[in-house]
Amino acid sequence: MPELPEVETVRRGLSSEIVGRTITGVVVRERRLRWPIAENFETRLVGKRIDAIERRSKYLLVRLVDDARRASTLLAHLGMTGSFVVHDERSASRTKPHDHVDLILDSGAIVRYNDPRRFGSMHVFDGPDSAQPLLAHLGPEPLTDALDGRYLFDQTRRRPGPIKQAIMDNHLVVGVGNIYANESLFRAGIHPNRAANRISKQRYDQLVHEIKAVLSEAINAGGSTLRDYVNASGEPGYFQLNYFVYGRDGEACRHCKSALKLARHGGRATVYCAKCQR
DNA sequence: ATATGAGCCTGTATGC
DNA sequence: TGCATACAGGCTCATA
Repeated sequence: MPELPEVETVRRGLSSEIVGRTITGVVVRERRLRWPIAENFETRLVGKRIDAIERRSKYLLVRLVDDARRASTLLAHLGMTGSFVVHDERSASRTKPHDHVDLILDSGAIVRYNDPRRFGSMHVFDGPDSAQPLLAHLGPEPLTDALDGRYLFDQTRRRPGPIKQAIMDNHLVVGVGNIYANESLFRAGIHPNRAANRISKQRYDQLVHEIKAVLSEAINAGGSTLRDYVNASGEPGYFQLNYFVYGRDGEACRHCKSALKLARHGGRATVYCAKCQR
């Protein structure tokens, strides 16, 4: 499932293919994504030039301009199973199941959105990002200075709930999905059940350090398989990473060899080492 | 303000 | 072999 590093990898991969290009056609085969694709979606995209592709949280923001230099944005989320793959005319001629949207560019490239579970979304909007309901209430980006130990410490003084759920709360900080929540807590030696308001400033410094480290490492790993991801296989890059805990319940802790435990937070699997994490 | 659970989906893995 | 069921989980919404 695309987490922040995968979305960033997709952004970088798409950038060279689409920035500066004009959208000459849009094909929508399935409108029922997380929210239905708006009726005027195609009209609002055709003829627009792609100025930039940015990322906010796990959203991709494709910045568009029309002939009169009016700005708009294509907002896309990959959900759990979404992917963008760049095709040429020949490879695009055969569609696969769940190929829901095509953006046809003046270069001849076809940017194809595929999403089996349809948890992803696509919107076009004008005006500032802050006016977008989906973007308005997002916490800071994890890889910027806006996230530090002081911030998390200050923001969790009235949160007696488990730290795992706190760092996965998009209002607090974005981009820490289940995989990276598990991994960063293990690396910081913090028990996922520990009350967020009972963690010291020092330990938050450590946790933030690990969050930034695991995300950065995953982006770097994704970068090495960037071409494959965007152009062909649709395989995310992070599969190469060696996880400490994620998906390893029952297996031996890589540090102390005791069996990793499985718990559940808000319906999501949590794997941790009861000995290394306190 | 914070926390919890339901619901959205389909591919894959497991159980009988 | 085939069918049924559980699970995966980011996100929003409704409810407590």
